[in-house]
Amino acid sequence: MKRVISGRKPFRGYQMRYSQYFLPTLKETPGDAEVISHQLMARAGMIRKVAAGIYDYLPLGLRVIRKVENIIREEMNRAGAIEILMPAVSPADLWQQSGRWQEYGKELLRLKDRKDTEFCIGPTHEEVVTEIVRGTVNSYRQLPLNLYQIQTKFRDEIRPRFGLMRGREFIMKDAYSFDIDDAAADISYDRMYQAYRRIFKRCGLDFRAVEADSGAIGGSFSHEFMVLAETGEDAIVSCDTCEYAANVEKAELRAPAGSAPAPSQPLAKVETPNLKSIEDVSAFLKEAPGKMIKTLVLQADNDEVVAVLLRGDRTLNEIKLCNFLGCNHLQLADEAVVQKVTGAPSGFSGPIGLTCRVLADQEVATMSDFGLGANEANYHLTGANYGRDFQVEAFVDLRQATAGDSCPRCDGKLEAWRGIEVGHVFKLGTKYSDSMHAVVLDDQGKERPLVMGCYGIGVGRAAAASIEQNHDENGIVWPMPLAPFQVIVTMLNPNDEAVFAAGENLYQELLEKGIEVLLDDRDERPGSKFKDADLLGIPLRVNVGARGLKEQSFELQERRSGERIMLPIEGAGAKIVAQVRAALDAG
RNA sequence: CGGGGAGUGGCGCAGCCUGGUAGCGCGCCAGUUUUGGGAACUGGAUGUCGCAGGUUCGAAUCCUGUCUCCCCGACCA
Repeated sequence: MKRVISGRKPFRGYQMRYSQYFLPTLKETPGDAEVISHQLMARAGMIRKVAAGIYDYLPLGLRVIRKVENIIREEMNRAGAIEILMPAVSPADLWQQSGRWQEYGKELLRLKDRKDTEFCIGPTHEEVVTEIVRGTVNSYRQLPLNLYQIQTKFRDEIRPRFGLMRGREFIMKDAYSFDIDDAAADISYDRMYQAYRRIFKRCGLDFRAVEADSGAIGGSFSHEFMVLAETGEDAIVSCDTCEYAANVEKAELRAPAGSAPAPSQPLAKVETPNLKSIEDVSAFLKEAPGKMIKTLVLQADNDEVVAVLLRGDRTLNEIKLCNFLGCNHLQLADEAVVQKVTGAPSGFSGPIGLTCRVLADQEVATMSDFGLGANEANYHLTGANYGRDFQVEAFVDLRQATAGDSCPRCDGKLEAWRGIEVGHVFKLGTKYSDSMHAVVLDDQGKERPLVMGCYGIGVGRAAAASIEQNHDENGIVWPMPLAPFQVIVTMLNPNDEAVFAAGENLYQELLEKGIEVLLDDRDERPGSKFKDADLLGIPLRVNVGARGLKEQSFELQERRSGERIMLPIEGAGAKIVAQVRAALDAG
């Protein structure tokens, strides 16, 4: 029966036999895959690239996506959210009402229908959901309401990369809450926050919920859910003693205690030929970068020019500066502007004699006798002191937090991590309900704008993040809750009748017991099958071979530990089921 | 969008400088021998060399244009 009859194999029911499944694995890593999750997803036959940032989900990939979706769905439902499905394409008209047709820029993929009416492919659905609610909810009695969907989004990213981690087309769960007032909205927000914690915990992810910058949208609050991984694109800090955690974009820093020691050195000019960076200058002066001040000249989007003083070894947090200045974007000033403001080429800027606003990071107030640029080509100054030698407009928290800084909430120290943003909860306020006139009557019969929140999870990104955290040199190591299959039954030699029969029996038994099992019935050498099984990352593998059968046993191998035990055929099914259940409950 | 690189069989690449038969490894198909960590041998199939134009007796190779993809910087789930 293993023979092919007229080019077609006999149909055998369930398509979970490897020989008949669609699972194209790759021995070699595709050249365009940078990060490990992308490489392994491609090699394991989970995804295939169709265009930049656009992927096919092959069966194995889809199974993982569905696992993530179902966990999300269960927890959203449990938290009282209600699933809907909005269209992928939405009319320009709605986006014009909110003002985002203009604001969104090139990331919004716009298109026209045959009548030349403008549409976009939804990158997010605040407008559409607000339109639903404003047309159907008129009374505070219908609140609170939380609607969510799991749907394909499109954002025409400038630079898609890292496979599913940052695609242009991607699957996202987005939820939107509607409440009568701020206090009620806070409750909705907190409910989502808790649901998110459960979701990522159940996915087996090591994550941190961090405070995030709420951006230009409004003064409300926001948390990001960050999966800890070296390859993460975000930098976050968390306190080693309290619960505080934040994106470095957001992380506040307390003003350091103490004031600057009294000046002890005179201001002196030193020739620093062609030395422009803090590194070069401090090496030349034999002075630590932390004893220097760097002066950054920046240009805001309103063309205002401002100079910022930072300790030499610190990094400017542009978002803090933007928030202080009330602008949206900043960039380093170009050479002409630097020349005009400082009277010298860039690389020699200092605060003395500047013709623009000068701000300083609060830390600068505790420093004395430092080095800085002389505003003259090829010269720096040493022994500079605030007050005596120059003034600034204000001391502000402007630098980026880093490992070792003091926690802004307690006496602990901050630790630094890299994170992958897999979820974001956001209190929106009334931005959309105001602009789109989504109102209800309160118990006084008075019209009130709905207070909204929005809550996103990147489904594919969560799957990719899981691989970033769970892999070894042989491939993926799925946590049980996300595994595309829970068990793989490997027939070492399917041409051996006893092996085939025993494998087949176990496969059927596990299927009947509700286990997601893949039967590797391919006529391949054992080595290839082991390599594939490791690559796919299926948590439990049962080796069915002649050697074991002699002892009336299978061999059970755990993917993560590699540990192998002999499993008597009698009762093997039940033992495997128990192990799968235990692993699911643990997550 | 700025800067850098690349498009040659399903995948990974060589060939290009110096124009003349399109090649290697993996994979695929057939057969034989194999069968507990990516088997060996034999035989076979598969390419508009990204696309368009130009130079030339002749272009994967030289020239022009164009598209796509990748990497480094500003956005986000």
